[in-house]
Amino acid sequence: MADVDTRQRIVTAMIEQLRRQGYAATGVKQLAQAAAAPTGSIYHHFRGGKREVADRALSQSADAYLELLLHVLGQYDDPVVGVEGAFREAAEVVEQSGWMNMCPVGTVLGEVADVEPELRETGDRIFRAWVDAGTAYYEHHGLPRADAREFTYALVAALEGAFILARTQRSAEPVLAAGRTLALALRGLLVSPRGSRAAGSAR
Amino acid sequence: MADVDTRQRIVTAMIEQLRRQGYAATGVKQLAQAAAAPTGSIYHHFRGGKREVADRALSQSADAYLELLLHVLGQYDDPVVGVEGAFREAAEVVEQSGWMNMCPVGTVLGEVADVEPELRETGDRIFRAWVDAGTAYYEHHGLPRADAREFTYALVAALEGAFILARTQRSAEPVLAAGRTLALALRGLLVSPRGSRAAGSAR
DNA sequence: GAGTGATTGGAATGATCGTTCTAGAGTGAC
DNA sequence: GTCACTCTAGAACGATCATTCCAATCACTC
Repeated sequence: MADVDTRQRIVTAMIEQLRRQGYAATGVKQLAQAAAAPTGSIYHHFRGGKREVADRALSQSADAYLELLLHVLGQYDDPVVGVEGAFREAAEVVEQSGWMNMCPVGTVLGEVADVEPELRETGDRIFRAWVDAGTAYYEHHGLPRADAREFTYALVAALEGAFILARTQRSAEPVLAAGRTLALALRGLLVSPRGSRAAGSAR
Repeated sequence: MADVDTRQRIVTAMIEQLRRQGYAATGVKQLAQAAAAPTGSIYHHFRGGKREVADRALSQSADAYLELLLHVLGQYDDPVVGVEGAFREAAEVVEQSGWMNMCPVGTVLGEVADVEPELRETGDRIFRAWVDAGTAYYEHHGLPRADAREFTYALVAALEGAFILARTQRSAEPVLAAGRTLALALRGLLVSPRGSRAAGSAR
C-alpha cells in the first residue's frame, strides 16, 4: 500500500511546485525530492512522465477547488452576498499565506495553453466543469440559464485574474474589488434578467 | 545604429516567446535565434541576461497594451457600451489569432510572481500604472474615485483571467461574458454610486 | 590607413534538464 | 524456500540550460 501513498505524495508535491513556479520551471528531480521519492518511482507510477503528473495534479487540484468554492458559496442565503463573501474569504486566505498562489490551474494554463496540447485539453475539461457547476448553481438561484452561464464565466475569469494581480501586488485589493464588482453585476441580473435576449454569446 | 535595431529585435522576440510559452520555458539560445542575433549580443545589450530582457519586454508590452486599451475605450461615448465593446474587440482579436496569447504580462506574472522578485516588482509597477490610468478614466466619466478604482481592478482582473480561459477553451465566450458582466456592473455604479460608503477596501 | 570602442559570431563551460536503465528490496502465493 | 511481481533507489545518458569568453568585424576619428 506504499503504492497509493507514494503516488499521492508525488501528485501533492507537483501541485505545490506548479502553483509556486509553474510547469516549465518544475524539475522532475526537484519534484522527486519534494515528494521524498526517487525519480524511478515517478516514472514507475506515471509512465507519461512529468506531463502526466502535472495532468493529475491539475485535475485533482481543480476538483478540490470546485468543492471548496461551492461550499463557501453555499454558506450564504443571498447569492449576491455570497459572491462578495467568497471573494473576501479568498482574499484573506491569499493574504495570510503570504501571497502564495492558491490554485495552479489558471497560472499553469496561462503558461502552457499554446504549447502543451494535453494539458490544454485537461484545462478545458476543468473550466467546463467549473462553468457547468456554477451555471447550475445560479440557475437554481433564479437566473435564466444563459445569464447564469455568462455570470459564471465572468466570475471564474475575475477570480483567476484577481489572484494574479493580488500575488503580484501583494495586496488583497484586486480580489476584494473583483468580488464587490461581480456582486453588483449579479444583483443587476437578478433584478432584471436579460434572459434569452442578447444571449447569443452563450452559443 | 544597428545597436538600437538589435536591442529592439531582442525585446520584440522576447515578447513573442513570453506570451507563447512563458518565462521559464524560453531559452536564451532560442531567443537569440528568433531575434536573429548571436547570444553574445544579448549579453552585450542586456548585462542582466535573460531576466533583464524579460523585464524590458514586459514593460514595453504593458505600455503598448495600456495605450491600446485607452484608445479602444475612447472610441465609445458611453463608458458602459465601451466596456462591452472593448471586450468584444479583444475577443475578436484573440479568436482571429488562433487563440494566441495577447499580452504576456498576466500569464508571465502568474508564473513568476513567487519566484522572481525583480519581475514581480516590474509587474507591480505595470498593474499600478494600468489601475491608475483606468481610475482616472472612469473618474472622468462620473464615478467617485473609490468606485472607479474598484471597477478598474475588476476590469483588469477579468480581462486577464478571461484571456486564460479563452485560450484554454479556444472560445471567445469567456471574454464576451466578462465584458457583458462588467458592463452591467458599471451601469449599476453609474446609476447609484456607492462612493465613500464601503470603500474601505480602497485603502 | 592606423587606431579605437562598440558589436557580432559562436565555441566553451559547468550545471541541470527529462528520461531510461539496471540492480536490489519488499511482499504474498504456493 | 522460491517464484513472480511491484516498487524503490539512484547512476547514467544525451540534450539543453544560462552564462562567459574571445577573436573577428564593424563604424568612425585622427
